[in-house]
Amino acid sequence: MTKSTDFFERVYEVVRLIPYGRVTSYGAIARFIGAANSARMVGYAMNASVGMPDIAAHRVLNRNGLLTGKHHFGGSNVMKDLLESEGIEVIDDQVKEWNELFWDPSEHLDRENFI
DNA sequence: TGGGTGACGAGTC
DNA sequence: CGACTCGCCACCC
Repeated sequence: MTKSTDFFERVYEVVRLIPYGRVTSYGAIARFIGAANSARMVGYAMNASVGMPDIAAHRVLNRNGLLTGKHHFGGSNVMKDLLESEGIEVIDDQVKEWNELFWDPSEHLDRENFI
């Protein structure tokens, strides 16, 4: 940890800490781990996380609460099903209560543990 | 070693 | 309103 090669690890660590039934955005995670302009890298990291059971990638959406990465979930509605199974309402590939369910890492986690 | 890539985000037209 | 463009930067080939 605390190395550039652990960029993905930081992302995964934050994703692991996303509470059940809550969601966050790639940009929020990026800023939290000190890569404010690297939101794309978070998505890139999630792409590499496919196959990791403990990484709830479906809880990470884009800034609009859109299920942009659903195609990478193996199926077409797998991501939606996972979200709905957690009580998150998804309409037209978008989280309905996005503002209500949004979980900001910077408000619940200690940055010093990730940088 | 160098260049292409992309599950984003913010700004612009 | 929506559609488009650009910057960003760690990773892969």
